[in-house]
Amino acid sequence: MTPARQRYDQESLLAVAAQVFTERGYDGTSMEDLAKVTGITKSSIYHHVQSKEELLGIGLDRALDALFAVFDEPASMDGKAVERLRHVVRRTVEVLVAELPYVSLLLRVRGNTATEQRALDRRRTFDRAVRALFAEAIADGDLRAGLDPALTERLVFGMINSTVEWYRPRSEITVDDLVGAVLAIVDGLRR
Amino acid sequence: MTPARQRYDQESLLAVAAQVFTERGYDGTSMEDLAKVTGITKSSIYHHVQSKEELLGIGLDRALDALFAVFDEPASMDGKAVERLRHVVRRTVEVLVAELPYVSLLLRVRGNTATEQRALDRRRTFDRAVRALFAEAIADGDLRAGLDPALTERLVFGMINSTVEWYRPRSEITVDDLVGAVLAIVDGLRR
DNA sequence: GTCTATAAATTGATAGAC
DNA sequence: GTCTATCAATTTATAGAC
Repeated sequence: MTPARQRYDQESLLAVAAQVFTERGYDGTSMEDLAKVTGITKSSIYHHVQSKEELLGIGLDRALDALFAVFDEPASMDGKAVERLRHVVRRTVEVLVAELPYVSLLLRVRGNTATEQRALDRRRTFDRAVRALFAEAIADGDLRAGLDPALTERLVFGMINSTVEWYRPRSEITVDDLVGAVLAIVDGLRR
Repeated sequence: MTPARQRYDQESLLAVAAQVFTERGYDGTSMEDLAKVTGITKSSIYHHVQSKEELLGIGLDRALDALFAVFDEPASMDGKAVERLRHVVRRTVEVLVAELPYVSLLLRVRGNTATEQRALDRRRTFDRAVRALFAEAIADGDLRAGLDPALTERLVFGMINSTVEWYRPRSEITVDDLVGAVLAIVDGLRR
């Protein structure tokens, strides 16, 4: 029995595309590259998506939806700001790992097209919400006084986001190790 | 008197190219894009460089040379590891800002070509040197016990590197503000 | 859902004049 | 140092058959 050749739907195609886009960059990946990796032809790919840019757009939305969902969790809404912040940090790291290819894609987007611009806008909205949490936690006196909320948010989430560059699930480093290391640094900011 | 049109040499061309490569990505920038931005033709650009990839290579070397030079500074070689580490952190941030377009370029490279691979190799060498400093500072008992040197190095320098995404000189945030905020986080790791 | 064939535009790069 | 003209290869995308 010859092994049945992989057949794709939009979902499975997207999974491969996000991975390749992340490895070589979106602009550095041609539809021909994608055809080689998937083992189907360019034409077949166009059966599943209208354009290369649509493939990107779907991937970006997936990452953004997962990130925004963190704010809808109960622990993001109740309690002291510093605890809500710790929860958002923890869950952001977990979402980043769970949706690694899509979040990687998001973090590499430059705004070259309308699709990319839209994603950047949504991402800025997310950043603003996190920044408000930092501001509140500092105002509560639970983080060191004198910290700049905007600057601190950028550094802490820049740190978190940078993990897409090297972290891979099923390495010796578990997600909990990663969350722990990030929270250790955040907790260094407590008064 | 009509204003004399800009004339380029390799240096001034590189400055523009690094900027545009950073904004749109290397693969997302065509020679035609570069021609439009510089106001000269593609042919004229090829008078200054042999290829688009050479333009990238020169920019990457500029960033890497500046970063490695930090380790040759006296303060990187004398004293306790934790103090040498703080100096490398401070100076890396300063170099990053001083050579912002070139360092941005470096941090976006994916390894798609031999030129990019070479740059990634040099960058890994830099990371290893920093990691050794973290390990030494932890062994000295000057950073919290239990910190993983490799993980901590990745997070802290991921944080530093992420600043290329948003920091711009001559904003209200001075380089010293930025260095201060980064060192505040690093100092949160001291025992 | 996948294929072959092909179009239309863009891309990196060169030749040779001023 | 810059230009016009041009090329060969690649790129995104479509038409139509199986």
